[in-house]
Amino acid sequence: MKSIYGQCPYATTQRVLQGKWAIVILFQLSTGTQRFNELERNIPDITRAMLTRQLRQLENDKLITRKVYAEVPPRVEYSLSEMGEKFRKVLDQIELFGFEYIKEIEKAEG
Amino acid sequence: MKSIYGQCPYATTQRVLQGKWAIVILFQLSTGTQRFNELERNIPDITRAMLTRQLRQLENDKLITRKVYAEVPPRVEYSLSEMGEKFRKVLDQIELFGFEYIKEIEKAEG
DNA sequence: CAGCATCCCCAAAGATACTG
DNA sequence: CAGTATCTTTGGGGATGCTG
Repeated sequence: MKSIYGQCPYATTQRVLQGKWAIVILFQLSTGTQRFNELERNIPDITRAMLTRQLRQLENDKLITRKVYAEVPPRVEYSLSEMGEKFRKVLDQIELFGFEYIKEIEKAEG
Repeated sequence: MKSIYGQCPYATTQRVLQGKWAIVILFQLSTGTQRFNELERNIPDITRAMLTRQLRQLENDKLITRKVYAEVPPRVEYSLSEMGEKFRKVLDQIELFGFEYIKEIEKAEG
């Protein structure tokens, strides 16, 4: 069966970046492995339910890896998958662009 | 008044990339100025209404420029703004990532 | 040619409460 | 600690028809 993702790299990337927090989460994990609560603390304004859903989505899209440790209390670690690692260069450019954008917009808005 | 965009370059970029076609449209315009109908033809599956809305959104976010010529029949040209030009490097990395992603996913899916 | 106006619908996101 | 479950709300996006 043929892939559902199409052959356009732009449409494909747009699809996996859906969701209000995808890029932010990928950035967080690009700084290193994090546990659920760490992510929750590091991403202000995200709710627990949203964080869970977004993590599941990124996991399904093969961008992140979820590792569960059989301990009490439970420990679950999230990190970039091999595919997620390939996204680092995009993140780098997004960061540069984002800062430029913020600078210009704030200048324009006074 | 303070900017509504926050100071996180990742959240900011995520916001301006909202919408199903933002990245694709930015790519199209990165190849050169295009008229409305050209964009419509070059982006299969997008509806006229959606194209209009997405173009307005990108214009409001200062990523593209809309130029209207006082002619009959009407001519409207869209192109990357100065800010949109700064997005080219992101697009380049998105393209590389997208191709990698498609290649890997298709391999995995058989 | 290049739109806009409208209606409608559903998926995404928010809020809240509960749990192995 | 790391989630689920459920309900509600929002608004993005599809479809259609009209127009300067």
